[in-house]
Amino acid sequence: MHEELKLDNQVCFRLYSAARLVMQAYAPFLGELGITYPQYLVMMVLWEQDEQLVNDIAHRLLLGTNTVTPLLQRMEKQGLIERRRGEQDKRQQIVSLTEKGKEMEERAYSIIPSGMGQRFSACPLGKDDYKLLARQVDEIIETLKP
Amino acid sequence: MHEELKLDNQVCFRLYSAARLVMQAYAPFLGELGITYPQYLVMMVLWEQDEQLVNDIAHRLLLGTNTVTPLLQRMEKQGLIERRRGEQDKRQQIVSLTEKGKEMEERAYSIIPSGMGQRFSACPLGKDDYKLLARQVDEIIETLKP
DNA sequence: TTTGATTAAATCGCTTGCGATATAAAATAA
DNA sequence: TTATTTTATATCGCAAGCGATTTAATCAAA
Repeated sequence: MHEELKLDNQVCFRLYSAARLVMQAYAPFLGELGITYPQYLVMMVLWEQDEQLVNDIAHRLLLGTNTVTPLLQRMEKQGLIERRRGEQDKRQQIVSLTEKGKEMEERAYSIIPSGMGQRFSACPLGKDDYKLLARQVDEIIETLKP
Repeated sequence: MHEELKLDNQVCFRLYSAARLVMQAYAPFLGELGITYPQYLVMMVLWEQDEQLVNDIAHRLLLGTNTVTPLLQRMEKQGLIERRRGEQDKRQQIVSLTEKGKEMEERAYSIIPSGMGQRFSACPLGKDDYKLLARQVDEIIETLKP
């Protein structure tokens, strides 16, 4: 049995599991808002800066347009965003928040941070731990970013 | 703009991105073996201990049987594993490696660790960093594990 | 022993994620 | 200008993930 092939020695399996579990922890709160975690990511991108191109959003989330386009289509159907073609460059889709989408920010703010705080209250990691963790994971992301 | 809703302050987004990027980094090497990353996880579970139930595998990977069953069905079609009903308890499916599945371990050992080592050579994290990272991510997993 | 609850897997429907390809507009070259 | 290449999105097909439900076997209780 090769040590390198043991599940317990895999950083990737940890990241994969943790990412799924945190998304699952978000689910009930996002459910109140009627959105999924990837949709929440898109909303955060647009709350930071409204009116962005599909490519901008995809780049920010390290996703491809082949993932983001259908995501945006579903969000448009739900009335959270609108898309319109660029005027100078008709290839571009300009994605913007609807009123419903803008209003969701306050609701998200009142639900998510406190809810997730509760959920993480049992976690022994402190603020500095999270900062360090963030820096280290950022190194991995930077190393592998396309 | 609420600080708590900024993408850059989200540990979860980091984990989510890092997990996807590491899986993408695995892809070309796993492609040589003809398997995907989740299939690789199942193989690692079975290389550690052959003859396990669907539930055991699902539990080890923190997945549900609704995810694992179709995964195993695809792997069975590829001839990597076999499934047979338990003799005492006919509800159980006993999952075991085929010869092809067993032989893949050596090939994986010769391809994956070196290949991923290359891929990570540009990452400034050292062994101790990975250990610490692993411990911290484990805390998150333990906190949220169902 | 018959009934009701529990358990192990499987199935269904839907959203993601992604490689590969297509489409159409814009930019560049000839 | 016409042809070629590049760019921005979109589409397609398939593998995951997962909540909800189903099926079938086992267990527990009456």
